[in-house]
Amino acid sequence: MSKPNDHLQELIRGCDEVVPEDALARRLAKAAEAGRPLQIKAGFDPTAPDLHLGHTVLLNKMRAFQDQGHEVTFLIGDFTGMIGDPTGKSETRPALTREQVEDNARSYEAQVYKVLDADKTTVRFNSQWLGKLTSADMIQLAAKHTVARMLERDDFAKRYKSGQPIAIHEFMYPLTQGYDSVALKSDVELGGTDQKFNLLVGRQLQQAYGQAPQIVMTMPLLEGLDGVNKMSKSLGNYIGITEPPGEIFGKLMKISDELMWRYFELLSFRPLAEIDALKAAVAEGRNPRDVKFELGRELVDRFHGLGTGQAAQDAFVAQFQQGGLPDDMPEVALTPADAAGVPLANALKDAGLVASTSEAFRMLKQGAVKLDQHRVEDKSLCLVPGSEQVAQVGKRRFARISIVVAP
RNA sequence: GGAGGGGUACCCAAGCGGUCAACGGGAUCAGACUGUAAAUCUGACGGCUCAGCCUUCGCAGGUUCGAAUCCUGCCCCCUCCA
Repeated sequence: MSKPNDHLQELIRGCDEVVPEDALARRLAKAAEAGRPLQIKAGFDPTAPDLHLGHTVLLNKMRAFQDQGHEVTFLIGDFTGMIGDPTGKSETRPALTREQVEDNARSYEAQVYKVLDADKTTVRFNSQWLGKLTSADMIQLAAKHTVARMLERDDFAKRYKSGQPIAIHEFMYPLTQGYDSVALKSDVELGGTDQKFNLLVGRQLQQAYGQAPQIVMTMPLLEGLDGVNKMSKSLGNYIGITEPPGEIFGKLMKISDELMWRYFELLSFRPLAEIDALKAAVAEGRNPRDVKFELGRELVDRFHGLGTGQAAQDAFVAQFQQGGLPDDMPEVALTPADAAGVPLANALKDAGLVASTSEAFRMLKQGAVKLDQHRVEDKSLCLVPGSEQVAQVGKRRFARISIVVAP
């Protein structure tokens, strides 16, 4: 377990690529010999962060290095952020003010220390050194790289070939990001696979500035809950790290078995050997659901504190396996338009259980609606004034609806 | 600047004067089966005061008893030539 080789295995676990492939072992050995930790760097966008599990893949890797005693720099790319980076195809990003950058940095810290060890993390801003470069410095920096090499980057190559414009300053982004590595004297830079080119530029610049080139480690983009597309907010296939325990646990229960192992590899802190043991157990007949429970507990604990995972699991079992009601649900008080009360379809809509009364009628027709745990199919039903009941649509949508007595 | 192709519901994509709230597939939702897995089966998938009514097929007009389908103008996208 504590053999150097295991340490190395944990560090390259889940990585998409390590460049150069064999350098990490050598660099680790050398550092250990010299009694110094490695400098690990990962850069982040200065825009407002709202992190989901996909983002934590990278953070987990940073954490793995911290756990082995290395020094991690959480670098916020505020320099480019304050200029406004137009790289993303066509939409120009608005420039951020100093104040916004600082707000966002605080927001980052509130979230990332769920994963990172706060005591072992250094947060830095690249404006600190990039802002001090003179025009002459910048030109010198630019002199260290060639246009031909820039055009190796996929999106540059494509745009150049198809006659799409490439602004000169777009070349400055890889250069400045690479210069960050020089400024930090980083041994390892971590990033998503989409960052590979930029990370490699860092290697070249470090060499140009007389430093040993950093090792580049790219992490895959985590698949979302659908198991196909990358996890992203806009696709709605994500689990946000600030979501309530029940949500995180419940969403994890819905993923496929196949995806579960991927999540174990990239999201769990369990040693690989333990995960292999779980796989073996499932192969011999252990219910994969119970293994999924373990994943759920671990992740809920991580984002909500020790013990919350078990509580989430208990609630889940009570609600879905024993058919109970969730502990807390939205409470809605509705005011009827007349003495008859509120028509059920309208009540469901007003309680937010369905998007429209049309949907409510559909759900009723399909037998998806329950009042106080009893299926209701009578669409002309009215909830009478003074009544209170638990309404349910499908398996997951609940609300306690009370009808106000007209004055 | 010239020639052509196209804009249909969340996405892809049929339809080309009535039987179209609009074929089909995907996504999604619900029901059954389960482990809230996968696979499978069934159904739904514009709105509403829901056995009826109202508003949709890029936008605005027009022709017609009747248009997503025909005509006019406008906007946007793509391909080829210069």
